[in-house]
Amino acid sequence: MPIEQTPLRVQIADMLRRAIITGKLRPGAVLVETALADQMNVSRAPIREAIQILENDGLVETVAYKGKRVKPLTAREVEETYNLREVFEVMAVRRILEYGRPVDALWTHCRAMEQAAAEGDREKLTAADEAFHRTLIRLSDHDLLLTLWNSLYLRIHQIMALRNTAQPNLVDIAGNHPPIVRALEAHDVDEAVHLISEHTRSLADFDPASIAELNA
Amino acid sequence: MPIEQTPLRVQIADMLRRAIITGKLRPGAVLVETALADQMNVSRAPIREAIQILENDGLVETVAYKGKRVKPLTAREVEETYNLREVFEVMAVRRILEYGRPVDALWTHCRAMEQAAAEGDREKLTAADEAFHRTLIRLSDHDLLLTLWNSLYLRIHQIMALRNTAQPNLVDIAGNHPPIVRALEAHDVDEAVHLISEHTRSLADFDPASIAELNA
DNA sequence: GCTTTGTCGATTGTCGACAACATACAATTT
DNA sequence: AAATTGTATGTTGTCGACAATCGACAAAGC
Repeated sequence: MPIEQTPLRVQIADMLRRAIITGKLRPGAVLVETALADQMNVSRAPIREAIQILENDGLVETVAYKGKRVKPLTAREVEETYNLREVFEVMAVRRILEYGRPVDALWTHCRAMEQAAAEGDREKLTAADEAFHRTLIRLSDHDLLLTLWNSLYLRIHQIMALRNTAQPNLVDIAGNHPPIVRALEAHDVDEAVHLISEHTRSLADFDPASIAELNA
Repeated sequence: MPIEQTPLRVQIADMLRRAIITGKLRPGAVLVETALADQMNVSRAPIREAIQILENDGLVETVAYKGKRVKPLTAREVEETYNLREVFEVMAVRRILEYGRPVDALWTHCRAMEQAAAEGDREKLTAADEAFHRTLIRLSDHDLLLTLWNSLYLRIHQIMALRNTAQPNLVDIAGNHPPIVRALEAHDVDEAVHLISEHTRSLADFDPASIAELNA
């Protein structure tokens, strides 16, 4: 069994990415290579490459010779992100039904959500929710779609961490998913598309003030 | 008026990208940093960063400590690429009609295609075709969609350069587009979606042999 | 003969130092 | 006082050198 052997840039990118999508590094926060290099006891090279990875994730932006910062989130970007997510998930649903893919795997995540809701564990429910939707995309058997969805979901993760709107009831969230699976099992395209559409849209509400950049 | 001042990595990335999407660097071709650095008279740093940019474009892949190469194209990837392109363009058409965006700009590219077809200039027609579709996406007023479409179209450009199937008649290609614009002007959603769907699908045929990796 | 071990060449990964650039602010000039 | 110029500082951009890793092949031991 080979031992884990990841380049520094990947480890650093993972660290920074987590900090961004959990809201610890807020939009607008500046990333200074030398400071990060000192802080992590590595040279600037892997830091630069890590930041470039995050740039490709769309989480960081660079201005030549001026600086790098966590990409500010505009209301428009948030809207477009959820918008595309809906299109992606609808596409997945259509493909799943078109190719008659089994959807049993989704029930596992539904049960996990119900359990998390019963325990009042929001974090666990969020994780199960993400797993449910990622599985939905996976079942559509479209690698490129999965890649783009993953990239998109990074930003969604970030948005969810930043918004301060009243979060919906845990039980409600958990309850939203089983009907989708049932519609899939019934091969009801219109109903499944309608439900997944409604579902993703219901998540798209947010408070513009909460995503305003705080740091210069 | 400020003069253009682009970092080396961007210039290098542009050069390599062009070489890849025009087929001069075929899938499977290995990219050696030191060799490229010598060849371009720069150090390895900007070469590395340029390659990382191409990696984000999905045109190059890296295996740690082993090498970097132009990403091999599988039949599946080609299919998924065209598949997503269709979804993107359908989405754009729906948005254009939903928000009642003017589509005059599309006629310009239609005329350019007709002229190119009359002149028998395939390159010019291809450029006009790309402009037509990019304009279509632009008109849908969705920045994120445009970004993803651009990224996707890089691969489409590459695929078109590599495939050796008999290319359709120039006049036919030019003739395919005006009906789409007319359907948009008539606000006929179903017809417009149907036409754009058909159109993108008709481009998706390819010869698997032509995209096989030639270099080790 | 087969396995194991060592060595070699090629490539990427990382490092520290220096150069280029942009901004802000002080100094100078008018 | 206003405009211009110079300068200082902080940041990214680029460089050359060294370290780590991989794959393959040769060498040694059983």
